[in-house]
Amino acid sequence: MSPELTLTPKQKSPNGEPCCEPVVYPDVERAEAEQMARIAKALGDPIRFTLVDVLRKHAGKVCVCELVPLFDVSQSTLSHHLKKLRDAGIVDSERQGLWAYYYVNPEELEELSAWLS
Amino acid sequence: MSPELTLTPKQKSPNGEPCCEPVVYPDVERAEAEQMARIAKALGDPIRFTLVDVLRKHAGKVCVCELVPLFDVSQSTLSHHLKKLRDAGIVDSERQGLWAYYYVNPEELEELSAWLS
DNA sequence: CGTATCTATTGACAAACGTGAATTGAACTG
DNA sequence: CAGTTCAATTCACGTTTGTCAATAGATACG
Repeated sequence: MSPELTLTPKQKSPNGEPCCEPVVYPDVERAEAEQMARIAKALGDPIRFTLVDVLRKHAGKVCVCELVPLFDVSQSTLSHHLKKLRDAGIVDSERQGLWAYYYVNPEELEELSAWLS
Repeated sequence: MSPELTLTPKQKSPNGEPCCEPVVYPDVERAEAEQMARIAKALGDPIRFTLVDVLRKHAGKVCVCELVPLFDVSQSTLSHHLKKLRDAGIVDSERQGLWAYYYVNPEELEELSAWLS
């Protein structure tokens, strides 16, 4: 997604005097950083964060019809947020007749959780 | 920031038949969710995520002149990202003469880390 | 003093985002 | 079949975001 993440080595100051300790570079690889940033970005909205919190705390799968009345946004807006969470892989859904049930895919959050610890 | 997070209780289906288990509501409070979403949002960019990774892994404070050459973006763009991280409280900075040194404020990441575990 | 160096800020712009109204699609009900 | 209900999609909108070029501030060095 971003060629901006190429990690070029540090070049010395023009006058030869370094401003600080020698070299610093990131531990996370570029692809990994992009993946984790994608997860973080999906969590970076209060409604989406709360949605994930609800789904995580609730053991089973939760009907969308349960989720909509929890927020003061339209049904289409909530559907849009659920789609973003699905696209990020944080949640999955399953249709049963007329209703749709959502649940957390715990694996996607684990990598970020590990990085934060 | 968002009146959309008011948590209204579930209303039953019009026909009287509930589509699923009774009531679900988030464990995180509204203000807490907004704060954590703010942190996640600040981490939700590959460059900012990598910046935090670099600063976290490095014990001391890191000069901006060390950070700029790590990414293929302009100096002003990197400064902009550092400002966003500062605004979120994730990092702090300190000027020493001509140079600016950045370092992680570990407390701000702890709440999110705890939530993820 | 004037000049060079490092960082932050401003201005501009395209792209992405969050939102709601309206519509569509699918599936159950009578 | 016609009507109803739930969820997803489309369209339109104002706002925010990421980016760079250019400029401004601050500090060091002659």
